[in-house]
Amino acid sequence: MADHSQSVDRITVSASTTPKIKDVARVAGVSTATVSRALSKPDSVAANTRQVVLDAARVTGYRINQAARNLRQQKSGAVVVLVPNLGNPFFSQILAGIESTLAKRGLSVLMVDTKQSELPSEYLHHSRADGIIALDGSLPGTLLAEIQSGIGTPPIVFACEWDPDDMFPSVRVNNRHGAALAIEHLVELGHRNIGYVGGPPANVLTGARLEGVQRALQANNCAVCEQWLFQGDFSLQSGAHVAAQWLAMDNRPTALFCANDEMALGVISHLHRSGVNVPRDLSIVGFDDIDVARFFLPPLTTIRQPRSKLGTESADLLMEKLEHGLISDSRSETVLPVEMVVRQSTARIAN
Amino acid sequence: MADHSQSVDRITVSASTTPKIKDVARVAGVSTATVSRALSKPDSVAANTRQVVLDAARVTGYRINQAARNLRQQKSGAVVVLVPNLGNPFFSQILAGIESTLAKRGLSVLMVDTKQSELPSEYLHHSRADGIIALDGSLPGTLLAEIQSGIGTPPIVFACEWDPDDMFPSVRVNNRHGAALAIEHLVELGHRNIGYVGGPPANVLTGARLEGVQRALQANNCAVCEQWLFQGDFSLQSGAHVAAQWLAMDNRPTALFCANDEMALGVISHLHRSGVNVPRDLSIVGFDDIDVARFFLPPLTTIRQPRSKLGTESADLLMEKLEHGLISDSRSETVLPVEMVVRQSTARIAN
DNA sequence: AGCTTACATGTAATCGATTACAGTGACAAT
DNA sequence: ATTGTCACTGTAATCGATTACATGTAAGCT
Repeated sequence: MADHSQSVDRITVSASTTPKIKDVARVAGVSTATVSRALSKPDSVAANTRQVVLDAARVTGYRINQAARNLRQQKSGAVVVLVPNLGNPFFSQILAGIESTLAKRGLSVLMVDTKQSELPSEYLHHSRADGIIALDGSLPGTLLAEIQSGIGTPPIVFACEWDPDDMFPSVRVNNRHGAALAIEHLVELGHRNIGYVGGPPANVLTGARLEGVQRALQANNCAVCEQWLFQGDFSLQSGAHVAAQWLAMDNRPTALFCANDEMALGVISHLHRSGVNVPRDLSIVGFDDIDVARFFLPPLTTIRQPRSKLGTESADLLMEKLEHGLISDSRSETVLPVEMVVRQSTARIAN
Repeated sequence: MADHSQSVDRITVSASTTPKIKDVARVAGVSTATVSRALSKPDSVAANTRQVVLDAARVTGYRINQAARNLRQQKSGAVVVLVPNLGNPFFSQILAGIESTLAKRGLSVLMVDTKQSELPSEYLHHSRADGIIALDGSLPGTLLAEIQSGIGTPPIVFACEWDPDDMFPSVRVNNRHGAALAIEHLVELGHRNIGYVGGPPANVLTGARLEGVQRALQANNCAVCEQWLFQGDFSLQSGAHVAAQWLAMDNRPTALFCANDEMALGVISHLHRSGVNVPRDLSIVGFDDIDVARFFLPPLTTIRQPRSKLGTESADLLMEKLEHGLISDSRSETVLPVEMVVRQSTARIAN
């Protein structure tokens, strides 16, 4: 009887369907429970059994069915990353940091573009994601409220940006300090008429950096001229647009601090075509230190943000939450240092 | 009896656990089958029943358990995207294109960095991914063999790059043609000593573009000088490194075609610091037309690649495969057009 | 020997949806 | 009145793993 069923099994195993744990069990001559244990908790089975199972898994070409595991274990093995704009290269290093950290722990990365896709609210279920990393500080309030209610919703961690009410754990840099460094650098070079090019007004980074600018200007007894507060959208184009505005002004600032590098490059580029030389005629400081900054002409003076680290740290923070259920207070708002990188887009003020 | 169980139900529903389809069924007073149908095939239930179910789903705050659905339906609702280097901004537009297209169809995007993560072979199972989009032409042969065997493995589509044997469907640009355009442009400007800066030698793009270069040079009776074939790695740094080599040469080419924009910018940047002016002393053509190309100083002459379209088309191609099981021959190798963008990093040869 | 303990393994329940199949009632055709 | 059809809905099997619990067995101890 046993022999007969075995010969039948041989045939079953070689069928064209993908092998299940049952097939492995049959080939190994053990129960499915043992196979499961041998594969996921190797120490809990005898050494020789383990070997037999591993061999059986190999010959059958067994691969686990994630959906079944996920259903049983009530988790998804995935983390959703909410990116404001996937097309924006600024995020790529952060994403790389997140991916590498999560991959090490066997978690996969679900990428969602919050500007393109309508409602990522389907992702707010433990069967979809074990956790969320948001690079977008402008998520719909309803979404955040739902996450906070915390029933069945995965925990969230912000990276780079943060939520308006600042209620969730986050990893970011000291934006005010970075902005202040930029202003102080310009003041040291003799500038007193300093403008600021922000991103979208609603953006938290725009605001935080503006605060830093205003404080530093006041601390140095510089005027804070409303007219010199430009509005961009973090794009190269918007930088060029600001440059055009600057050209059209009567009383121009002698230096500009841009809330990101791309806008800074846009400004320089546009001005150059109009015969205005940076840094001779205008000093420019950026923010981020993207790759191209040090290769630009002139190389860009900027505030360096550790992008890769923002990614790895936020992923680590989320892992802590996932594994320990809680995040230690000391880490729940991680602030990474920025660094002033002086290059050649800033110069001592003329005459 | 029925009354009693109902009052118990009220309590059950308000318990802290996340609501299941069973809870919705109870509240709506129908079976779970009807709830399932009302939610996913609305036409198959009576209008009023549907309404009752929808209301019940709303009040209970029901959200579907994807793992359960995936297990039953034998699919994952996700597509894996294999990126050679997530940190490389070149891919961001392509990724955005992929994401937006897939999101429209309700598919989610699993991002994997093939350089960082060891074995994405766990992803080769229908329970993990319904399909694969590879931006990396250098995947391990074993992996490709497995995908081709096609038992239980999701279908794959290449974008931008392609596999060495070119056996899988792909979306790409006409790289040889693009390279030829670059060379012809330089020849028209009077250049006859033209160099080529490639990426990693094993890369398919490096090879394809080199072919285009060689053919075009021959067609124009230009020497193909071994010494003028530089090797980079697609990074800004490697471009700078090539510039240093160029500076050290005895017989320099008067123009360089770089296999991507970043290397081109690296070359220009490094040369500028050494007092060599582009385009006066050397003409440079790039490839890709990344965002910063037109803002660089000088603005970069380059071959534009429709990056976003590469993403959307490859996603569409995969969807066709997923929905129809096959890909029409006409699409299985989609070639998108490139476009010559003449800016100011190229000039008529001196004297 | 008899008893306890620890370890290895098997049996069967379980996760939460989908869906094949069966059943019901209304209505039209005969 | 009988039968067939159609539109809905319910019952229960199913997807493929994990794991609580039961069982068996050998070693250790008195």
